[in-house]
Order: sequence, then C-alpha cells, then structure tokens
Amino acid sequence: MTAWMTDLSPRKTLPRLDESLLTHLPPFSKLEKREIRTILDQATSRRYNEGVAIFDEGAPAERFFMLLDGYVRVVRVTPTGEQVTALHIPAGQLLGIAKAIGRVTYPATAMTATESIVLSWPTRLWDGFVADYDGFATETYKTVGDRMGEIHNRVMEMATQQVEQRVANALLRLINQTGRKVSDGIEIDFPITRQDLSELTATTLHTASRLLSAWEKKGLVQSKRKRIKVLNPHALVVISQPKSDL
DNA sequence: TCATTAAGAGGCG
DNA sequence: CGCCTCTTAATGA
Repeated sequence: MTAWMTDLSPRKTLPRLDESLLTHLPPFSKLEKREIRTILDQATSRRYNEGVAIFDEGAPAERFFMLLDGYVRVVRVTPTGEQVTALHIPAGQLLGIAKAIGRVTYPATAMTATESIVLSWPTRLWDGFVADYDGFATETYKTVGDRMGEIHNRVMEMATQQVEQRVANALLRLINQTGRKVSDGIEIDFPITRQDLSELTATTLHTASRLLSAWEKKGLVQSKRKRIKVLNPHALVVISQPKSDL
C-alpha cells in the first residue's frame, strides 16, 4: 500500500465528491444539498479490489462506511476456524455501523465480493449524524432491523427446514437483493461459489453443488464457475416451501 | 436425508 | 504447472 492510499486527509488531493452520490440513498435522501456537502467533505473515498477486507471482526470500530458501488460479504469466523457468510450487502447501504448496535468493535468482517467503491467517516461523527440529519437515524435503524430479521429468518430455517429448502430460500434472497435481470432470468450480480452458498445455508459444498446440478437439469437455474442465474424463480419458491406432511 | 470421503475434470493465473 | 472450483459416486450416520 502506498502512502497516499492510507492518508486520512485526502480532501486536498482527490477530486471533490459530487452531491448526487448520496442524494438518492435512503439515509441521506431527506437532506438539503448543503448538509450533503458537509457530509461529503468529511468523507474519505476509497476503491477496494475484489476479495479484500474493508474491516475485520473484533477490530475497533474507528470508521463507518457507505458502499457506493460493488458488493460486500459480511463474514464471521467460528471458533473452529471456518467462515460463515452472514449476508451480502449491495451498493447504497451503510456498513460497519457498530455504533448503531451499541458496539465499539466490528461484529463481523466485511470482505469485498467485487471491486468496490466505499465512503467512510470517523466513528466520532456518528452521534452528530444521528442528531443533526433528518431521516438518517430512522433509515439506518431500519437497515439494522432488516439485516437482523434476515439473519434471524435464516436461523429459523436452519432449525426447521431441510437443506433443499434452505438453499432455495438463499437463492431467492440473493436474486431479490442482489439480482440483475437478464434476458432469460435473474443472475446473482457478483461472483458466488458453491462454497459460499453452502456457508449461507449451513450445508456442505458437495450438497450445494449437487442441488445446483439437479436444478440445472430441470431448467430452474444455470450456473458456471462463480456465476448463478435463476431461470424459474417460481419453481424455487415451490421448492422452498416446507412440505406439508400428508 | 445429509455429511463425509475420495477421486478427478477443467478453468485460470 | 499449481491452485481453485466444481462434479460425481460411494458409504454410512
């Protein structure tokens, strides 16, 4: 890493960030141009390559972040060392918002799933943002609630559903939140391996691979290395429903 | 119903 | 080539 990339006063050297970067994003959508200008002038902008950590689980939460472009994987490491992907975050969302959940360290590691552009601010500005900016608090707490809800849903699924249903549900969530419409279906918009999918659903790489192969034969999905496309979402919805025991 | 183990094919840098 | 991703089959909890 060269010195300029870690320089925390890059405002002198970088081009001014445009207000339009934030105006349409939920936490900032209610703000005046003047307020957004102030926020941007305090921000640091940085590009990350695919597959690198933006921050690490357990580290002091010195900054909070807004993902402007790309996708981020939120991962935790179990005591035995295996990675578990908690969720994926698309562009336009805040991350690393430890303060919002009353923490002084990051609760998970954030890895870029694609090349990404990220704004960040020192955590000491957080309370000021919450107090001064209309809608910032409600929108960010909504985000926190949505994420907790999603994780909770998955915990429930682990306990009550079979693997096939969990994987179907995971795929549906992925295309809903991070899907890109293409001519014949919806494609997950970032590279995702069978291993990643198995971590999301608490199964093995092999089972995830077999399920995808089986669904591909039935024409429900199409996949190649690190790419999954859903051709028939409705059929996946059917699979994702717990079988009624007749 | 699934995880585990094993063996290998094929892509990519 | 060496590593990563993915596939498939066999076995058994």
